[in-house]
Amino acid sequence: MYTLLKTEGNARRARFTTVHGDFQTPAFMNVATVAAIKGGLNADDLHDIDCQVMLSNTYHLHLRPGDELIHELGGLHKFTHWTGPILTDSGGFQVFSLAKIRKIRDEGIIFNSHIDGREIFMSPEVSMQIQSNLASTMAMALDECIENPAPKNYVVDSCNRTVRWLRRCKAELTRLNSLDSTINKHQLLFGINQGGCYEDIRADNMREIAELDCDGYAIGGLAVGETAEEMYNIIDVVQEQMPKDKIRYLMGVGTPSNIIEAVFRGVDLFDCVMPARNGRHGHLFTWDGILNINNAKYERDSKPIDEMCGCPVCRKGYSRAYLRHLFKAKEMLALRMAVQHNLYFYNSLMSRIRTELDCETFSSFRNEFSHRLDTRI
RNA sequence: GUGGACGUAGUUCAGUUGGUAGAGCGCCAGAUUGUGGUUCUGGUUGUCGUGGGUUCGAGCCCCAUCGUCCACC
Repeated sequence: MYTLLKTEGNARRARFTTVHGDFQTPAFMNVATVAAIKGGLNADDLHDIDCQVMLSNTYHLHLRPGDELIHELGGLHKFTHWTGPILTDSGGFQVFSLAKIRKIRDEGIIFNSHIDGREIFMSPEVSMQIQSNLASTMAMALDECIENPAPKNYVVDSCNRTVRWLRRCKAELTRLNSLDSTINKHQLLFGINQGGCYEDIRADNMREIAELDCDGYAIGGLAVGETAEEMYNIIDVVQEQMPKDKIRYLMGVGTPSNIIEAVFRGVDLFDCVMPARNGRHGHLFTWDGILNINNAKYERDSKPIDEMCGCPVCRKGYSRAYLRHLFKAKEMLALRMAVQHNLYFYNSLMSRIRTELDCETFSSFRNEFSHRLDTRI
C-alpha cells in the first residue's frame, strides 16, 4: 500500500507497506540478480549499508539454481536470510540485454540459456509462476524492453503485445496467489510502461495499463541508448498519466543526478547496477563527485573515500591508499569494500532526498547537488 | 684458469638472409544505467650492456671489453 506523506512540486515523499515490512520512498533497490550482491555482501551486510529493498532476477534464478528448488526451500527470504521486501524483475530485460539469443512470439519469449545454451520458454504465465515460486514481495510483469532508437511501427506492436502480456500476468498471478502451495499469497504485481522515445505511444500505453489497476507502475525501456534529456522528457510525459496513489518505479536508473532529476519528476523507486558494477571497477561515489581509486594520485592518500560518509568502510577510516592497493592487488576485499561504500552512498543519497522532501528543501538540494554528484574528481 | 650460453621497454621475452625496434604482463587513463568480480577501449615505455670495426645501411656480422649464469679444471 502506497501512503503519500508529502509533495514538493511533482516530487513525492511516501511510505510503501508490504507483507515483508514498510519502506520509505524515494528508495533505491539494491541489486542481487542471482540472490547475492556482487562483491560478497550477505543479508547482514545489506542491513549495515541501510538497504531497504533487495532486487533479484527471475530469468537468472530460473536457470540456476531453479525456482522450484527455491520454492522447496521456502522462498527467497529463507534462502538468502533477507527478511525485508524483495522485488523480482521478470526476465523482460534479458530480451534486450541477451538479444542475440532470443525469439519473441505472441505466446512468449524463447531464450537460449547464457549458461549452457539450452532453450528456455518464458511466457507471462511462466514468469509469474517462477516469481511466485521465488515468493518475492513484488513481481514485475513480463515486458519487452526496446532498444532506443527503434522504428515507430515496431514500438507500437511491441507495446500492444506487452499490454496483452500484462493482462495475462495479472490473471495468472491472481490464480497463483490463491493456491495453497503458494508461499507469498500477497505477492504484488507492477505493470511496465514502454514506448521508446515516442511521447504519444508512451502516454497511450500508460493510460492503457493504468486501467488494469496494478499494485505499482514502472517506466521501462529508458537509459538504453537515448540521451538524459530525452529520458527526462519521457518521464515528464508518462508521469502525467500515472495514477497518483500508486508507487512509481524507474527501471535500471541511474546516476545520482539521474535519480535526483527523476525524483523531481515524481518517481518513487529505483534500481541500478551502476553503484555495484562501477564499484567493482574502482569508481567510487562521493558527495564531491566520482573518483577512480585506481588513479595514481591516491597512492599515498591516507584519507577515507569520503570524509562525509558513514559507510562501514569510511566510518572505520580505511584509507584511499589501502583501497587502491587492494584494487591493484586484485584482492576480493577491494570489491567488497567498494560495493559496500557505493551502495551505502546510494542508500544514503535516497535518505538525504527524503529528508530534503520532509523539510521542503528538495529543490534547493537539487540545484546544489544534481550536477555535482555526477562529476569526476 | 679453460670452454660455452646470455645481455633488447618497468618485467618476461620475440626480432626472419643485415633494410623504419615488437608482443604479453605491468604502468597511465577512459567506458559501464531492470549486472560484466577474470569485461571493453585508448595511451605510455628503449643509449638493443659498453667501445670500436665491416657495410649505402648493424639488435643481427667481426674485434675488444664489462656483467650474469652454466660446465670443466
